[in-house]
Amino acid sequence: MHHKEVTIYDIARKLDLSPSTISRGLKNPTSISKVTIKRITDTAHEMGYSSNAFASNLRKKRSNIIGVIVPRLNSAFMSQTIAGIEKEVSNANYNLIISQSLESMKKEASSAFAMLSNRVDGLLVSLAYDTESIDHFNNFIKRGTPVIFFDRVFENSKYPAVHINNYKAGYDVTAHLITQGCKRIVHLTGNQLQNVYKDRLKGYKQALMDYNIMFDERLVIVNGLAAADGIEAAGQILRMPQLPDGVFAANDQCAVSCMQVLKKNRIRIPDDIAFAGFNNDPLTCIIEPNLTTINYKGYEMGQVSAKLLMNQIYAKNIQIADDIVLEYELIIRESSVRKR
Amino acid sequence: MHHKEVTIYDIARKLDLSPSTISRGLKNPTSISKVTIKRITDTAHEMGYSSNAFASNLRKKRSNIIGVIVPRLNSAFMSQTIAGIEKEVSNANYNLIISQSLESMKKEASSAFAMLSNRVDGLLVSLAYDTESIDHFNNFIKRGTPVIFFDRVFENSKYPAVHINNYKAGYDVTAHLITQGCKRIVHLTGNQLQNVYKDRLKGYKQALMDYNIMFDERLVIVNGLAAADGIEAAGQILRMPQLPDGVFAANDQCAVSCMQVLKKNRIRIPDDIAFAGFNNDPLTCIIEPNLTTINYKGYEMGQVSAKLLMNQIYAKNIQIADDIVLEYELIIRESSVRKR
DNA sequence: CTGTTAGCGCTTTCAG
DNA sequence: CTGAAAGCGCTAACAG
Repeated sequence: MHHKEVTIYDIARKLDLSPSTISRGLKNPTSISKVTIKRITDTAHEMGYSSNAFASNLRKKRSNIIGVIVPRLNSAFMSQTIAGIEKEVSNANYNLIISQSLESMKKEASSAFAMLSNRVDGLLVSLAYDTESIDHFNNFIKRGTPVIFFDRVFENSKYPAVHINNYKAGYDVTAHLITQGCKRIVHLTGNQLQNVYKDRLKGYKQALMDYNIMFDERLVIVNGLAAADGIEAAGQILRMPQLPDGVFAANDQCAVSCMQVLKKNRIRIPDDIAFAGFNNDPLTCIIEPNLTTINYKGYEMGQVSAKLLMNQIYAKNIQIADDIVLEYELIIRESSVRKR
Repeated sequence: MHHKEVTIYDIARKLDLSPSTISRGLKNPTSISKVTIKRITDTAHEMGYSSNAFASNLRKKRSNIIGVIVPRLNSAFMSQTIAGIEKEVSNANYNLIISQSLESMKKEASSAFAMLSNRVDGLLVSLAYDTESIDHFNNFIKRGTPVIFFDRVFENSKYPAVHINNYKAGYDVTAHLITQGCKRIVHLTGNQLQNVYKDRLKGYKQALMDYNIMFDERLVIVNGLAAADGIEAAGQILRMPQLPDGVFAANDQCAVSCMQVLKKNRIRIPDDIAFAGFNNDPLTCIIEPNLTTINYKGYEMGQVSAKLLMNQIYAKNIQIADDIVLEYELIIRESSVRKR
């Protein structure tokens, strides 16, 4: 039961016009008489015509498709970002091909390969957990297809990137905890291959230094930052010979699950241990006490990245664009505010 | 700087073979000598060849692309679903085009149009808030492209659907609240155009009836089910001449924000008012007391829908497939458990 | 196991 | 304002 395609030739025959006229009438309504246009669109509609994007793309050598590769689709932050991207992209009449690397560089590379075959007009990437080389994007550059990183970016790459100043944010959070009286601050963080976690740690260290607090390596806990890791970290904290008086977690999920365990163990927050997270996940306003965090504007990051990409596509040649550094916001809530 | 495409012709010339041999060597390594295959793939690689999906698709009349249209990308449930879909689809070597209707039927239709032009091999749809007709999918049927609804489905349509039994789930939740001693149960629900909310309400009503509780229209609050709506609903509840002793919200987000306001107003949960939500959002385990809810397996729903779709694609003709009804699970937590 | 050939449906010069 | 003709890159008969 192969459906017979209705093509512009069919319309042309019916209207006794040439295919080129039909093509113009459908896509480029200048330099065609109003009357003809009307006849064409009407007939197209009534014949059930649907333009074939492959044929058009093949001929035009562009796809109107933007590719997106992210580590995971099912995180609060990423779904915000994707929503922002989709909004911008669809406004500009582009389509979106999305795939997730599941935190594996290998799958990231194979997704990139698929995107290349689909001749995306541009690519938006947030890197996988274990990505240590970005050679799998070289082919895009070779063909002149812009690639932009966002959030999880690659350091010193020639690709433009959209991100926040994680160093400064890490600094701000730590300094805030210190001014609340914390002296022994645990830092829960993730894979140090990734700029986002590495920079936050740097900021943490610098703040300690500026406030004359000795950096203690044993207070840095590196894990996967998932809910389960937060629970595990709570155990580690409880077993410490001397309890810390503050925790700065590199994401909210982990902070929240850690807090829950500590609370069950009669640790008072913020009095015994003050807490701060990162991302402004909806969870932060549910947990009691509400969690101090960094408002990381995912939706906006998506929009900004998409806009930048489309500018590059429009410019037709890859700009050595500067990185875009987005604003963030330290949101101070009860989990870190101590009465003096 | 137009990059010159490397085509199979270029490879053919270099290797003194025919284009068809190259094509076969690259895609269909049967009936080609091992040696030739190796030469072909090596040369392709070294010349920086990337197969052109448009050309291939145009010729083959299939795209290896699955389209997905959902109301919003940025919800915990949807991001789970999408992740499940992506997983299955990419396992089967399909690509994913995604767009969001932003709860508007108009945008849903225009997305469908774009998907049609891109000749997706199949379409997965969760309907927008105000979708009251699904004629915009007719063209897919006409061309023999399978369309499957999930979660927010259209009643009595000829399209197969993947969903849970919302009626029964609504019934179970309500019955549970009743057995905990609730007699005046508020139901927070959404647009009654949508099967998911309509059916949950039906289940609620039936449970009341079965337990000889009079249905009271004033206890049904219809709103957008967002966090803000939960806050608003809490206000309405507090202003009721007689306080209810139970709340069944059709989603967790709304339940949680409603609970928060009530708690601030010194309502004890579950003793004054018992609570139940819907979806098993991560929030449910953070709010205190933890929220009783229906575990709605988004990831699994995505996987199942994708598999069903790919089966239909594979079968090459649209099956009058039966709907798939997924299991759900009533998760009873403290918010609804009263000590006797 | 390999080659020849035709054509998928569209756009875009170029020429009226 | 409209038409003729060529070709984007690939695959699938068909023929050896």
